[in-house]
Amino acid sequence: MSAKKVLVVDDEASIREMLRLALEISDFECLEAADIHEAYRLIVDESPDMVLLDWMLPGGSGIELLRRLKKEEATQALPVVMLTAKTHEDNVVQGLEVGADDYITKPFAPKELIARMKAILRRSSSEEGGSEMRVGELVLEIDSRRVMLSQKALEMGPTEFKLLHFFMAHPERAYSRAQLLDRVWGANVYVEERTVDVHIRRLRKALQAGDPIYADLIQTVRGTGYRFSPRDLAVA
Amino acid sequence: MSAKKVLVVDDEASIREMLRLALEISDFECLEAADIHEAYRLIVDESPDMVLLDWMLPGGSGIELLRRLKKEEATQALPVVMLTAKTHEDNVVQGLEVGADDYITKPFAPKELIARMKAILRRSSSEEGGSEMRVGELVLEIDSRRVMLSQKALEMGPTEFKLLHFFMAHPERAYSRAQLLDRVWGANVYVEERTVDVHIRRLRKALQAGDPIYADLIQTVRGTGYRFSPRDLAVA
DNA sequence: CAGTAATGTGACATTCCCGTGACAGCGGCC
DNA sequence: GGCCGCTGTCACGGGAATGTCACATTACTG
Repeated sequence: MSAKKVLVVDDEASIREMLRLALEISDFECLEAADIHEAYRLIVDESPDMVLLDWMLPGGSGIELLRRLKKEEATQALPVVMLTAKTHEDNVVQGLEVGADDYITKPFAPKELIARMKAILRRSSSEEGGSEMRVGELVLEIDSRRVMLSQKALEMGPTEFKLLHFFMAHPERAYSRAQLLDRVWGANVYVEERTVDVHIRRLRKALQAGDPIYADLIQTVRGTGYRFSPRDLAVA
Repeated sequence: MSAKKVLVVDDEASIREMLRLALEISDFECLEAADIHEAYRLIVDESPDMVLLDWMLPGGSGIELLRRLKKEEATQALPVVMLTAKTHEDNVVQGLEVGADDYITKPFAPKELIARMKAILRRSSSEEGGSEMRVGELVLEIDSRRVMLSQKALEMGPTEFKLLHFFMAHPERAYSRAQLLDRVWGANVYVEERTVDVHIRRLRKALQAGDPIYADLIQTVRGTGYRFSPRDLAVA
């Protein structure tokens, strides 16, 4: 496994230095940013594997950057660990709700930080990559953000695309609406669970426009949620 | 989705009581244990979805129980959150290395605890893969929430699925209707005991539709309840 | 073998869950 | 501004799943 790149965002140079030391000892590669704009530039330019983000920053609080990262498609999956001096629990809850993967209060022990970072990286590294996915005649082109069925392009919105992407990456498995919201919409977005139903319907409709049989790929699991099942396609 | 069962392991009754309150407000079902042996018994008998484990316990420290749980196959995937009064960072690292899923220092805010617990449960319920149970040609696919008999899918409702799941996890043992209601329907649910009979019938019917022999897996123990007995399948 | 308690079984009302169409808000684009 | 695509929410309707009952059947008891 190659060294993971970690971006440290904090306005105090001494803390950045301390973190750099701790990270490099543990075989991480370290980037530093003192404010939000520098941080955002480095995220785009250097695509780090993880961000350590201070709560209070000049030029906008850290949570604003967090919101922005979780809002944008390209950076949504990037793990973020919040650092804060505050101990009030509401901040923790707020941070977790916006999508932080973990939360550590200063002063913290480097060893603890490293241990938690590794735990988070272990989880997120199990996600998939690849430029296209295929199920029968159905081809999902990730780069061009298109879905082809028997050479013909299917029309669907961004959410339906993400939904299909997730399903194709995790076939033969039933997901609850809560899980789908979590994995497709993003960590902690607050929308009604029934919204999932509507997008499932739109996705089914899009698939059906290409070939009615392919709409059956998405099955309703009553009392639970939905399932993407290529297995049953072959049978039919 | 049914309420998650949480086991609280702490020797102080006041803390257990506080946690029970916090958990029940958030729709968790709460079990309590004051020591390691009681805790282990409850884990085996009640199979909770998560354990809140105090660091210091009479009769062996909490981390010993944690080691044991992570060592044994059956309990390896069970999420464990460590509770501790100690603030020394080495404890955190040690706990996480042994396999605790999170670590909270007392005093902690109930809101934070609940938020973290939910995050962990979301993860663990969507991470476990490839788990299935098998008895002869009968395969219960947990992830995809399907039941296959000789490659053919069986139709049954959610309750029958849960019932079968429970039976397959606890074979060769007779359960009373009250016990089945408790374990399958969940505690705090009041329904007539005879309701169990009806669902047993529906389950038998579903199995019979696949292969009549498999309906005999579920045996009536007169005066007691029912039993799932793979052993008698081989004989026939 | 009769009597009784326990279980099997079909039917039914109710509740719950899901599919679906409609609609308003929002932001981008010409 | 006006149009348009996308999104999230709602309300309605139909159908599946559930819990309960009444009655049939079975298994023990003496």
